Amino acid sequence: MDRKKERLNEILQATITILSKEGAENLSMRKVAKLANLSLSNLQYYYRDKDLLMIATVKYYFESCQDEVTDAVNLLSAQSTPSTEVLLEKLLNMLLVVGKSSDKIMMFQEIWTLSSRNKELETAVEAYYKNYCLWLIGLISSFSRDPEAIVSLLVPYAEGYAIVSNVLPLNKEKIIQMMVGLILSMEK
Amino acid sequence: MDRKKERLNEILQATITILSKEGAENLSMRKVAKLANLSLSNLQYYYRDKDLLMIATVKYYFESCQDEVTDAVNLLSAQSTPSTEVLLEKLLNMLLVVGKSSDKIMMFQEIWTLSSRNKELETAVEAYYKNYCLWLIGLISSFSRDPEAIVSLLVPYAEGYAIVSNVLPLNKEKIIQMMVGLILSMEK
DNA sequence: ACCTGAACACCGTTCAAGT
DNA sequence: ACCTGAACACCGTTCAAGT
Repeated sequence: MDRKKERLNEILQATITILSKEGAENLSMRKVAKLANLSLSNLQYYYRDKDLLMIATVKYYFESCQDEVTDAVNLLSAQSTPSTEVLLEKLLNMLLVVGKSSDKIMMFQEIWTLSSRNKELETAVEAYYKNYCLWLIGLISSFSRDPEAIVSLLVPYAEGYAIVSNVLPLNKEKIIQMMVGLILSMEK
Repeated sequence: MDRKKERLNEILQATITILSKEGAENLSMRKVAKLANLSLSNLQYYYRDKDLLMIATVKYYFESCQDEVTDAVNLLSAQSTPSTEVLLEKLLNMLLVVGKSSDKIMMFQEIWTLSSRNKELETAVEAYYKNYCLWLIGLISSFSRDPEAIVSLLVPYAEGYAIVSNVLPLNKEKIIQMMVGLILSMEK
């Protein structure tokens, strides 16, 4: 039974590797099988078809992302409680990732697209984001009266920023400045 | 030569139809050829490979989107110049589209993902968004001192909203209220 | 329960050939 | 310039069979 868990992990890791390097379009059951050292048919014994493999992979991937968010949030709150302004700046610097720079953004891109065609994936993606919002609300409630409004501003903004950051008239520094100003103005 | 233009349009329309209904993952050269009434090899005469077909399709699709944006903006500015607040509300209602509701969002989703793997598509996407930002700056400059800041806020927000709208703690109405308040506060 | 290999219909791309 | 059809390697899925 431990061996089986290992096998499954190997398969999901192999899938993530191919997905982030080559995209969903170039991912095949045969490639995954090869990278994970199984025969095609044996891979299909564990995951009956490609859809099921994708669903399992996305869930597995999200779990690791959850851990990362938790760590980052803990790191932020652990720091010797700076001013609200400094904390907001750090948070924004964390959230506003320039698109295409990281494997992570590539993975999310692939996952979004896949989820728009698959109901079960869509549910998994929504569950992840809802949890992510809750984390943020918890963090922000330490300094704000209306964390839900701030989260409703920050989360979509960060997602969109990853996509269109390189066409915006303002650079990242100025944008963070603006966003901090806006959020602080909400508290009055 | 007119006949050729027609042929190309048929091909690109067929590609858009399949792309928005079934996704890039289920789009094949053979399906496009069938829907556009050509043989596979003849389709490949017009578009040597799938990549070139996708690039041409995205450019063609963006042109029609440009026209739509232009029309919408004209419609907004034509209306008997209301207060800044009302105009902002209308603009936000236009920009904040709930994800998965429209073929358009599905198309953009597919295009984003494809463009992250293809340099030429990426360039086309950037050109489209840059132009889109310019339109918005033009519109917003009629009532704001700092249209570039507002565009840098609105454009990413609208893109991200299409993705995560259904997990946000605030509903659309409250979000629009919040965004209008924020933008108005920028003018002081 | 875990694993194999052959077979099927489909895919993108190449190529030699026709008009 | 426009179009055809065969061939190639690859794909997801099914299935009958082994341990």
